[in-house]
Amino acid sequence: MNIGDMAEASGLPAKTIRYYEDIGLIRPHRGDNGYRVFTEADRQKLIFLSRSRSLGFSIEDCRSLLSLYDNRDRSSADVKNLAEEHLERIRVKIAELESLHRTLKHLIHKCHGDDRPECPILDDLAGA
Amino acid sequence: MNIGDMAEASGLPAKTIRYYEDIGLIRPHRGDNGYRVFTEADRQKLIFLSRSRSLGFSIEDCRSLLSLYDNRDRSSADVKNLAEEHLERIRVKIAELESLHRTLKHLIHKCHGDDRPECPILDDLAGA
DNA sequence: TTAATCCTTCCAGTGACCGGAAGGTCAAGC
DNA sequence: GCTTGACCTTCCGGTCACTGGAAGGATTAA
Repeated sequence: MNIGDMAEASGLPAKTIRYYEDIGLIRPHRGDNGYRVFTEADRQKLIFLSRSRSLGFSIEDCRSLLSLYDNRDRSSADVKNLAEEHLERIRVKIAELESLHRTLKHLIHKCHGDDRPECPILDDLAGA
Repeated sequence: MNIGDMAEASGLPAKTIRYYEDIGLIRPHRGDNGYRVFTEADRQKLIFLSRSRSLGFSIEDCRSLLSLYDNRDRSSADVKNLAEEHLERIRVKIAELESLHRTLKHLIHKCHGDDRPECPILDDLAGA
């Protein structure tokens, strides 16, 4: 399987697959023509990576998860810990965004939004 | 006022202030020694930028907001539009993160988190 | 044979900075 | 006057996770 087919099969752009090889997440071997040759195991890893990334895990998280995935002697506790740390980061981020949302909504509510220059939003940004 | 004092007064790192000059958000003039010299107007702009950034506006949003801030003939509607677009982006981002949060929480709940290798989190990531 | 499509590597850019190096300037103390 | 240390300058490289594009080799279909 060449990279184009692999891209289709995994849902990841070919560029991204090359990048994942660059940073050592996968190690496809090479044909005589220098082309990357992908196996079913490569496909499973790429799908694993695709799904992990889509859940917001960082590349380094993915590296750890992949190594746990490969390790038959793993403890599920290690996986759970990683996931819980990630969950907490998400929770914090949501809280930050909700605070921003409240502030901004409040400011927008106060602004008439007409053709006059007076604007409580700008006033607030200026620190008035 | 030199950049160090300005950094203290605005709450922005000196590095960031230089960067804002680089990309044309501010234009402090220079003393005979080549040092940047900041005025009260510069201070107000930097505080405006600091506050806008802390509300999550992008640099390009800040550029637009700053130009509206400087423009006596602005319409508050223009400001409100920018803010509303930003609010919507935040709303979408929160929804995405909440979806991630739910999915991840669900997965974590299913994982025993002990020293056995069986792990529903990895199973899910693998697409099982 | 030719053209189109694939593949390769390498370089540069994204956003919004941050760290650090090399070197000029300034104020204080001796 | 000299040194020391704190400040300032510019420039280069790194961050994260890719993405776009150029230059050139390989393969496939007509």
